[in-house]
Amino acid sequence: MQESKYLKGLNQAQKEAVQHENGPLLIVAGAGAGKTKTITHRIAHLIGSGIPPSKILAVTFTNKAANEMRERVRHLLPAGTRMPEVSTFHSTCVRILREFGRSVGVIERFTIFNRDDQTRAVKRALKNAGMEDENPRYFIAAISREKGSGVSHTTYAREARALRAHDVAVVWQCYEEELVKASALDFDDLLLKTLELLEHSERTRGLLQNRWSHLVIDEYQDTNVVQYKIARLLLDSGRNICVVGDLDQCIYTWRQARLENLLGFERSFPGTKVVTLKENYRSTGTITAAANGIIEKNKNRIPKQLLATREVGEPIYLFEARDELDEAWFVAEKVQELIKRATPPREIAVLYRDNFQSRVLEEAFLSLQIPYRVVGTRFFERKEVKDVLSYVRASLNPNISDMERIIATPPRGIGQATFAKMVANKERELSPAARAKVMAFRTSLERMKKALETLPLSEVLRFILEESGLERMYKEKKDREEAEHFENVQELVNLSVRYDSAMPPSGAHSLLEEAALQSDQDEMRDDENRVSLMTVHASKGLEFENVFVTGLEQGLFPSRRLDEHTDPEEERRLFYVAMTRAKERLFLSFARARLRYGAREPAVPSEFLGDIDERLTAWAGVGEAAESVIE
DNA sequence: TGAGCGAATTCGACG
DNA sequence: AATTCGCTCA
Ligand SMILES: Nc1ncnc2c1ncn2[C@@H]1O[C@H](COP(=O)(O)OP(=O)(O)OP(=O)(O)O)[C@@H](O)[C@H]1O
Repeated sequence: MQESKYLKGLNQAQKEAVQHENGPLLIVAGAGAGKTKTITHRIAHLIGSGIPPSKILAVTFTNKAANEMRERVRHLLPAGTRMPEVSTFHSTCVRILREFGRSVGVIERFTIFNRDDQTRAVKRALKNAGMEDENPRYFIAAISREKGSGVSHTTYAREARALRAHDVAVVWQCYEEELVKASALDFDDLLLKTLELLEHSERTRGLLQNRWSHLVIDEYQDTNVVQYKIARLLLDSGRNICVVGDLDQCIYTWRQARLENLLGFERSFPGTKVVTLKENYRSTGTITAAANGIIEKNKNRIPKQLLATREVGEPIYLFEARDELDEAWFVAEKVQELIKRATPPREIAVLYRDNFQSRVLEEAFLSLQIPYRVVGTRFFERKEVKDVLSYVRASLNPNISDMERIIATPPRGIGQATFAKMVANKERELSPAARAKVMAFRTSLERMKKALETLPLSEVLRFILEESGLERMYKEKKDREEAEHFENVQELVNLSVRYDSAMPPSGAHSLLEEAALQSDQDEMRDDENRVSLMTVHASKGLEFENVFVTGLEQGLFPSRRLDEHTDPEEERRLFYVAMTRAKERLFLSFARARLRYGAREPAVPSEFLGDIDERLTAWAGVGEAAESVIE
């Protein structure tokens, strides 16, 4: 066989993986060893050797990682080649369910409940179960945990023994009824129902096995039991499954990720070819050595060392800040310095453990006018964005959940009592004044629906903003916050332009789907050259020349919250992931005090810092006296 | 009905 | 500290 162009730049083991022909393939490797590179080349190679792109399905867990993989594949293939399906497990499942869900009772136009819808539904469930005083979050967590472990509510109810478990079973049952009422699925259902479908319908299973001949799963260490079973059932007799993973990067056990999937792969798929990649090509020798030092402290792991291939590089820079403000300013100033030295902003990432930490960082970046973007799932969770989307959903398909949201936004003189009668179709009982208001609201929705069915999406959104009175509401109030809200709404309109060419109202459905799947709004836009701010979780699978890891304090990173459902060694793996995102420079910072719930609390440096060999580090400063030490 | 106020909650990561 | 919740009262 002639040497494929997709083998260029690969080492021997990587080539072996790319060229492996048929049967299960397992690629195990540490961070930065070229796993993603290898599978993207493998996908391109398969296509190059005649496998139709549509026969290949590549999935991973996060939006970010899926986008990264898709872009890398696109980059490798000749321009104009059809792309294989590269997406998240969840969005693949949505597609499957829309097409075949009927046989497990899922209608084609089902909606997806986001966190907010879910909370509302569980609150209603608690009410129906006569347990209004309970905290919905506990039940959401419990239900989600069970669903992620492949347990359905019937099985759970059957096996619930403990008193608390019995409560959960009752609430869960009511919650399921709420889902059915709304023709909705929650995120966990997307996977669970797909599994049920594949188990239950032989015909669909056959069709789907036939649809894809090659299955590729990245970040396999983070798959849960449901995903594992789905993968098994999607496999046809050719058994062309290729998975890639690193036990040390398993950071989703709190989402029921099972290391056993990776550990037991060879047992599950007899005849597996195993390829191990040992060299780290991403990071400098210093970063690689420090990462090794961190991860080897974990007891429950299979020993493995990253072999550095690159030069030693610069030391790891440490910074001790007075408080979180000081830390943010240090980071922002260093970033500014890097940019002055011709580093493209897109090659800089600032990572943190918890989302709330982004706030101070943003403020510092704003003051220094550094272009940045907060990468995350939060855009579609913003109240003002959800309001507009609720108008869209409610006019397409009137439902309680969305009506509840929009009925008083902006206020229109319809309160609880009127609303209750309105949804119960008891408008006759209303006073004439109230009835007129309800009528006006209904007419408004009708007009929006008309618009949705005829106009390009961005025009529809503009119309909705006007018709609903939202625009006037934002413009009347002029404080900084309202202005920001309005900006976000404008941003949503901008995003929607990309669906303008779709035949109405399918553009609206697409936008709602993107929102429901928590797609990253930045991926929906052209790439921009900005500094990325994101959580460590979101950064998995990505790489940057310069990485800042902030908030390295006991209780924050590692997080103080430990529960019986999470692996205690996971925080360390998370830090390992964070460090290994860096190619050239790694900056680690911590504050001596931090605001917690508005109160200033003293902070102790993270135990992780003490686990890094001092010879690999250099102090970039203490307190406000950051020095310029970058080589 | 909904403005206005005090109380409660937020700060666990993702889809 | 800032935002959201939820209750009271005009
Ligand atoms: N054989 C190689 N020669 C040179 N560079 C390589 C080689 N293999 C991979 N790389 C480079 O190493 C970097 C890391 O690769 P990749 O992102 O595929 O690693 P990974 O194993 O998926 O990492 P992680 O699991 O940490 O996300 C990339 O910049 C890639 O181009």
